[in-house]
Amino acid sequence: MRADAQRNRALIVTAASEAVARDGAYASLEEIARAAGVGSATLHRHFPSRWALLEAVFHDRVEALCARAGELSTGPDARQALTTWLCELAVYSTTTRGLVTSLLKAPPESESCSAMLVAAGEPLRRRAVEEGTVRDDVEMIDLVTLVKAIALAAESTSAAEAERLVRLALEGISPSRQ
Amino acid sequence: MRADAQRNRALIVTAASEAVARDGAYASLEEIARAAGVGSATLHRHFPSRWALLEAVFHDRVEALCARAGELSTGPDARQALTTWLCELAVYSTTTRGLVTSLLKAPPESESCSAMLVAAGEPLRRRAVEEGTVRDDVEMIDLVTLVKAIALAAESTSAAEAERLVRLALEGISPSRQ
DNA sequence: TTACGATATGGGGGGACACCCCACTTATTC
DNA sequence: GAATAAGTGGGGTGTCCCCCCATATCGTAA
Repeated sequence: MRADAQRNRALIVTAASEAVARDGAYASLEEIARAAGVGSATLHRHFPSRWALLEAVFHDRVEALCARAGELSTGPDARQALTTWLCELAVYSTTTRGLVTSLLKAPPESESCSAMLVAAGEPLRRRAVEEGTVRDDVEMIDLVTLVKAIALAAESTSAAEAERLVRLALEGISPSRQ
Repeated sequence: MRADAQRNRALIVTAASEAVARDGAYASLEEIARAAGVGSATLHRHFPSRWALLEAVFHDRVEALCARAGELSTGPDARQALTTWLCELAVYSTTTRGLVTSLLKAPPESESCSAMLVAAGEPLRRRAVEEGTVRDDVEMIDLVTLVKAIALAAESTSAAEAERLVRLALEGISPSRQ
């Protein structure tokens, strides 16, 4: 890729990052192009769709979340580690404007960010299943979907509320065993 | 209200119902107005916002769901009744295009449809808590929010998937007691 | 039945948006 | 430094939401 194209791409992603943080996942693409100092055609050439742009915006942060799963996979309590990671995912998703929307509303063929999260969480799930504290018919993609769904529903309320709902969903609504 | 205004209102709601079923909650308002045979200004006078229109479109169906909660509240197994109703809510929300979006994305001040659902489900929850099969710190609004969230996440997949996730969230991820 | 005031209507315009075409500019390579 | 391939952005098109206001229609009281 030519040097100027690379530079413009970076400018666009930076501008998009700010715009999405301010206005959410449906921020105006033209405004992003203006802020980046490029024409709207350039933006559309680099990113054929809004989701392609959002994926570039959030790629690094999703990678950080995946790394966090790696850190948590060495503790003693596997169930605890899984719960912690899912809650952190929920809180982070709720407080980072546009992230959940871009994860959930992206067209199914390009779910690379979601796929990364599922792959990163899988070791946590497997350890917990082996430990016997998580049902073996629970798939990682179910858990990530649940968390994304809750984060989206709670995006307008608070992160604490999102965490509450995630814990509720993980524990179920039955009274705890005596 | 004048008779012609009433007639136009009904025409708009009917056209909107069809358009939303076909194109989702963000169907073009102008197209709805065209299909109804009225000017776009008339549509906007009757329904100042998209959400006001969607509320009118889904009002009857939400009422039907609430009535269903009433039916279920007389069976012997309260926990089962609650689970059944929430699953039906999830399936119906998933298969009725635009319903979940209109429930979740509507501005918080006009949550009348959501409020109806919470109020309708509350007796089911209370019976199950009294029966001892549901934790007493679980609020109905949490359950409805969970179901709405799952339905939104599963809107693009299948209703069966939505039901699976609802059951998973209600039961939790722990292995069942022996 | 008629006439009048209140109400409802919709065409047309403004502003914003996503997306695309194409003449022009720029970086790279030899 | 010239050739060439790649990149660029201004401007055009079609769509959208929303609003203004002259006109048409309704309901009612005489």
